[in-house]
Amino acid sequence: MSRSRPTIHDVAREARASIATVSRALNGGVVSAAALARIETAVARLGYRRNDVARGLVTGRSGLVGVVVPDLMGPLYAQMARGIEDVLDERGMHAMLVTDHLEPAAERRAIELLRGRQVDGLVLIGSRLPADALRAAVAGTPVAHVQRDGPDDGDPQVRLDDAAGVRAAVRHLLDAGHRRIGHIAGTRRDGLERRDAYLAAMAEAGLEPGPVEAGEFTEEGGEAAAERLLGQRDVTAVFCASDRMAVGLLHAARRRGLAVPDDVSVVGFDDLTWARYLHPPLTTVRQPGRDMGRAAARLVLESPFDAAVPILRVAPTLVVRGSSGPPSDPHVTGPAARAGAPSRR
Amino acid sequence: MSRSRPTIHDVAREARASIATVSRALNGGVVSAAALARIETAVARLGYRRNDVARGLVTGRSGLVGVVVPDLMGPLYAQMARGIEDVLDERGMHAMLVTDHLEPAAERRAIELLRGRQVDGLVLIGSRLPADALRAAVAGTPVAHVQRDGPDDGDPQVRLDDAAGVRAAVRHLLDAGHRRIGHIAGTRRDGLERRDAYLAAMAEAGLEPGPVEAGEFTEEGGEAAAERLLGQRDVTAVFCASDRMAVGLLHAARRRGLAVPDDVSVVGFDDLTWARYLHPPLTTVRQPGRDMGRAAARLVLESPFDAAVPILRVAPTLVVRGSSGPPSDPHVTGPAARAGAPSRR
DNA sequence: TTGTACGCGTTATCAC
DNA sequence: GTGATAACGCGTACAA
Repeated sequence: MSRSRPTIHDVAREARASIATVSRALNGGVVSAAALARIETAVARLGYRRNDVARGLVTGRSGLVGVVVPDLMGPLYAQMARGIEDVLDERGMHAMLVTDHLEPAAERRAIELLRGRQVDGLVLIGSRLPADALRAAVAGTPVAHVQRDGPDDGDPQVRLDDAAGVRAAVRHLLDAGHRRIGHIAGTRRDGLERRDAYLAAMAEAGLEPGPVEAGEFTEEGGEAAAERLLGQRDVTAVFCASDRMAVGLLHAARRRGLAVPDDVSVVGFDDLTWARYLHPPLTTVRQPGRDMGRAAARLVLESPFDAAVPILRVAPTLVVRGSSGPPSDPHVTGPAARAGAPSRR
Repeated sequence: MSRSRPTIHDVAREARASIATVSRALNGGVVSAAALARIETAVARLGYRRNDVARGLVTGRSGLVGVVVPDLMGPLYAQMARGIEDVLDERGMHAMLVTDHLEPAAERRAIELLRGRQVDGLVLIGSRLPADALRAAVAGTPVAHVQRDGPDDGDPQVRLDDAAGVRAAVRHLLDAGHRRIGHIAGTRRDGLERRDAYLAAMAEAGLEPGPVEAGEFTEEGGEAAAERLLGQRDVTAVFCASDRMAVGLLHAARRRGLAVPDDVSVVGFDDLTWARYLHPPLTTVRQPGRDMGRAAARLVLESPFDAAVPILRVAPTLVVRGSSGPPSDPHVTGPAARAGAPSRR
């Protein structure tokens, strides 16, 4: 009874047609109405389902784009994956996700696996592979990066406009009246870019940069950095390179009896899903993960056409919530004192 | 220059061997050392990579198990996916994830897609498909469920021991001295099971069940239910069917000026990654997502062998943190008053 | 130990 | 409009 899965041959026999006709019928080719009807009933009766593996073998395309993502646990990566799905869906394609848990070796294996499956393209999120290793691994398969952690080569890439986000965050703090603003920096590429942007923003405002402490992109990393930072005098606000670090900072502040935002304002980065549910709700820079995923998917699928859009910057938006406010003892008398900073547009 | 991908033929020619020999060499068959060496260098020179699609066509297996997951955003689902990966890795297999965003229609499409890719098995997380629709959709492919939302049929399944988790949570509250314990219930299957377990646990302690309010499994759902619940007098503790709902409750409590845990103790369910970073850190029932994923993966792969393990219960653990404590104005004088409740083991 | 030849399920190219 | 039939890239009898 448990015959193996019906093939196109079975359908052909059942419908008294040739496999060629069945194939045409299934793919919207020219078929007589009578034949089409017979084939459709045969398909229904047999429960036939096309074998996409065999199909892929002959067409040379799989309808799959491989996505290698650091891990599934982060809401941001999930959003990016969702964005990729969005545009793939429109084209009747699908994503195949593989995780690399931030290990370059695993990333290589992931790419190998995906290429073995004949994916039509590759979206690499936060890739750490050096340019040459990457080029060898993908060997011709179209690639698009999202927030690449390694150095750039010519591959198309979508990145957050980290600098713009940082500027918005720092300006928000300046506008509130803060003058002594610390920074908790991340050690990955985007963390460093954010740190540099922070330094630039402070310089632009004619201010000394506040203390900067670096750490892992985690709650613990943020907490450890915060311990070192909060010891410093005068700091009335801290800008963190990620929400997870900001959570660590919140903890450290609470332990020291510092009220947020009254004693110290906190601004994060990413706007992870739970940022709004913290206490106080976190002011942060929202990273539009889904949009970034969408953009990346479009880049892979269209990379042959326009060869010259290597890097696409998407704009973040500042989300002001309860963790930031005016300093309780401002060193200057208020926002009015902040002249000279050029107002955009 | 950009010749298409090298095939096994190319390797054979380059190594002056037949494709059969190359195939054997690649799959660990018996090959002379000399031939093996030539083949290996040829593979390296050409950058040959086996075409798993073609391979799957002839072997009849794909080395893939399809996983359909409600969404990627939830840390719990991510943990389950990770668990599945764990056991697949050991066997040199891989997971192919597809999301259904909680829509049964999308779930069906996801299963179709996966079956078209010749997956060797299917792990369905939180499936809502009716038994017959499911049976038709999978059509012979081995299936294992995780926390199935629809009714059971004979398919192997791993579920949390929801009742045990609820019992632990309620006992924790009883031990702390609470007598009037409310419940915020979820409307999905596991939500209802938890509600029933809550009612049973209260009855077992000889207590009237407290007020019960149901809502969506979200922060908003929890908040709305909490608004209704916190109006009731005497409630000194609330057990929530999920952490997300507990967050809503925390918000509602704060808005009403209720201190947690002093005015009201809160216990959640799931132990999502950020539960410990809430303020106060959330006491909750940890759902071992990764273990559940592992168990499910083993079930799919071994389902032909032991046909009679349809439902596997995994035990949750209570994680006590800051959101629960003794009532400020207990109706009884303390834990000592709680006699009669049987102590486990 | 090695090579030949067939088949896996499908699409595409022809004739008809 | 329809039906043979040759690929697609690989595994695996079977023969050598």
